[in-house]
Amino acid sequence: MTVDEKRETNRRRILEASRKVFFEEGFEAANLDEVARRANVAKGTIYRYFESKAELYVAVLAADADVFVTRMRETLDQTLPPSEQILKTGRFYFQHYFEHRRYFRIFWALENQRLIGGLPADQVRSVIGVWQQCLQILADQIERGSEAGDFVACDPWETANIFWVMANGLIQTDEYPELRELRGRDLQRVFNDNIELLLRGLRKSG
Amino acid sequence: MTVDEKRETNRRRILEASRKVFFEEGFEAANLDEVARRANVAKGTIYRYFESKAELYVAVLAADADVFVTRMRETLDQTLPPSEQILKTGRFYFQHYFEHRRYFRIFWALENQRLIGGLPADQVRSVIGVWQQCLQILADQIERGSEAGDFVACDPWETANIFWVMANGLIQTDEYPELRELRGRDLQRVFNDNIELLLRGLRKSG
Amino acid sequence: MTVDEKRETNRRRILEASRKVFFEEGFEAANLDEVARRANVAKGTIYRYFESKAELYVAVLAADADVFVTRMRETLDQTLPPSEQILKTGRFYFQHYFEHRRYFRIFWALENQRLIGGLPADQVRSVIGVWQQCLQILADQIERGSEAGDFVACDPWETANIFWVMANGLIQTDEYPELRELRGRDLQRVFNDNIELLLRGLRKSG
Amino acid sequence: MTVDEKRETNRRRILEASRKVFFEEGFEAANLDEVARRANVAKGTIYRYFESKAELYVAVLAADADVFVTRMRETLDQTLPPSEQILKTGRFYFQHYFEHRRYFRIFWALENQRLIGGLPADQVRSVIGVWQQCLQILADQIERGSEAGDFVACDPWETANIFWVMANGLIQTDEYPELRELRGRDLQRVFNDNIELLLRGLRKSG
DNA sequence: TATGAATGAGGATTCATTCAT
DNA sequence: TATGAATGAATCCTCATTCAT
Repeated sequence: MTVDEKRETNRRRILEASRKVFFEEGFEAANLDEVARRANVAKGTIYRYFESKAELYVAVLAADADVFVTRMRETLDQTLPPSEQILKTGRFYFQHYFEHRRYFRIFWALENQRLIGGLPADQVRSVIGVWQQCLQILADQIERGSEAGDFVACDPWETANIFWVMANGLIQTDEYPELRELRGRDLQRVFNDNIELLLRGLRKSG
Repeated sequence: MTVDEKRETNRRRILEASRKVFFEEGFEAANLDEVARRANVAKGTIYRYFESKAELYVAVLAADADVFVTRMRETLDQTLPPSEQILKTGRFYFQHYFEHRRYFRIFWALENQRLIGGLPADQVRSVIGVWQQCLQILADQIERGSEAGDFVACDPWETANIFWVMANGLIQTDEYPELRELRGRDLQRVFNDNIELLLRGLRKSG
Repeated sequence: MTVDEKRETNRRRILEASRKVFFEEGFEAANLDEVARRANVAKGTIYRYFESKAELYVAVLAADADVFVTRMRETLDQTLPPSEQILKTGRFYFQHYFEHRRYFRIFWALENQRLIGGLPADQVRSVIGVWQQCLQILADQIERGSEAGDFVACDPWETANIFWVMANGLIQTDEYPELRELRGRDLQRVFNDNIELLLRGLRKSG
Repeated sequence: MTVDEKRETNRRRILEASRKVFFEEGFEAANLDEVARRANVAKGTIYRYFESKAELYVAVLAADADVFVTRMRETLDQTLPPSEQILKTGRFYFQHYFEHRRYFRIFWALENQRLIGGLPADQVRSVIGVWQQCLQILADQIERGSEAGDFVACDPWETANIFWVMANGLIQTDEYPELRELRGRDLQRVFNDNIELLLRGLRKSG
């Protein structure tokens, strides 16, 4: 293994381990000793790859972003009617959540103001950029639907936000047993019904 | 001022101060020294009112809950058609958020499993109970609409969850400047359009 | 109840309660909140009777001292042969320990140098005084035995110390389950055998 | 100095420092800041060697135990008559106390139930084990004396306890100036006279 | 005199970060 | 470059003592 490969391996192992730890404990409670242990590297080694705990956190958030956006874009099929396209994208999103549950927190993990405030702006921007691209994909479909006369006239970007917020909000509640119990319905079903409901609202009636 | 009044004042001051600190820092990062400083009491005094940081946190979450539910219930007017009723409740919710922005986190603050795990179950339940009551209010209206033939047949509780998740999801994104900027639309407008969109989806067309 | 009687009652209640707490927890770990609770007085009230935790501690130690010495002196019967007298006193000591187990710690509780260093000398002396009087009672009997020709010539005070240390040492080990188990013998029996052994050593043979 | 040597040095320094502090202050009052200061390490370093204050305490207690038992066993000389052997062991014990005065508290330091309750049973047992081995050495000699017809018939283990309690009781009183003054005799002399007295009690007369 | 609310110093423990090897 | 030992600042919580009522 070349030196560069070794570095890449280490970096990935640290990212992987810290993603799990950050996910399980939250930023503050996460412990770099634990990260080092799980990554099978020495604690000091972490600092040869990431400047600080905060930077590591953002790196975790950003790491799968490109992959995710690429995959989401791959769901696009301009031959599909917009509402079917939106359903398809929604299904991808939901399935991706189920398969990568613990890597998913990245989409609502920008909560620690203090943390972000102390980070280089470009790192923050790279995380925000993922949201933006996802929203744009949705907005484009909605706009296409409006132009095709399938959907009522609307602000596509605003409407994309609505879809996005709803999907993430539902998924988020699924993370907490108490809220899951409160919902008392199968997440997949609610997710689908929700998209249907929004689409029915969007479609021109008659 | 009587002793009881003094105690009440202190309790409120501590709750007030800790709400701000918890809000700004999150549970883990919140610092009880800071709470004491802002509440103008000694650190030890906090412990005369709350057993631990965690209990204080839940107290913050629960403090306005009853008031909130009561007010939300006061928006009910059985003479209004269901969809107008839902709009009215939605407006109340949004306005309440604007006026009590920082007391609002209670609705999405059940996140720390470790924290919750260490608390008396009845305290956790009292927080969950607020959600439940709010959802029930919504579900009742939706059911009324379905029975009246205004709305399509649906699972009222599930649909209430959708409204709820949407409202909270939108509000939540408003807390982060980066996400606010990403949205790029006035929150009130998106909120209203969102409810309209859902109602349009719910209503029987034709 | 007169004011003075009330004061006396309170004082006794506080002493009683703190004795238990000091006994169960040790000086450092003892908690005056607990003392106040058990004594059914307010915490502040303790300070109207005792200047500080340390003074309270010494007061506990000294409180039964006079009673104890008086009782021990009452075991004296100059018509008994010295060795029987010593046996009788030993039995009293042992029985008193069994009946007042938790008030007994006073005899080996002068351990906290720092505590004692910070106390008025006369209080310390009053505790020491109890030991002294007890030792003197023993020494007198031993001297009587020597003068009567029953015992070998010896330094009575030194020998009294030996009896004393033995009795207290045995009793002390009984306070700790681990040491009790290690001993593996009935305390009363060891206590008696011990005194017999010492007396046999003291007695002129032949 | 190798890393392992460094670690060993540090460990010893921490043990040394904490022994002094525990000895001077007692478990509760002992302060780990003070320990760190005296050991010339950072406070956090202590926790790299010992899990908690309580574990450190037990480590202090146990540290010299093996050495001590080994040395005590080295005093054994089966060619000596039992009573001389006991005298010799007694002298060793006394001398060892004088030379290692502050490492000696281990023999009567099992006092804090609360502390012990919170410790791994095997650690507690290792401390108890030292007592047991010491007692066994004594008991063996006493049994030998009984079998040789030098001593009266007795329960060797019980008698060993008597010797042991006496020696420790005497030494213990020497730690407190007030009790030393009360005794008013040279400890060494009392110690020797004490053993003689017990041996005289044990020996078959005539 | 009795109360008990308030105080705030004190101390054990954690853990991100540094740095000598 | 990788290590992991050492660091020490940070923070929750306790509790003896004070003092206004």
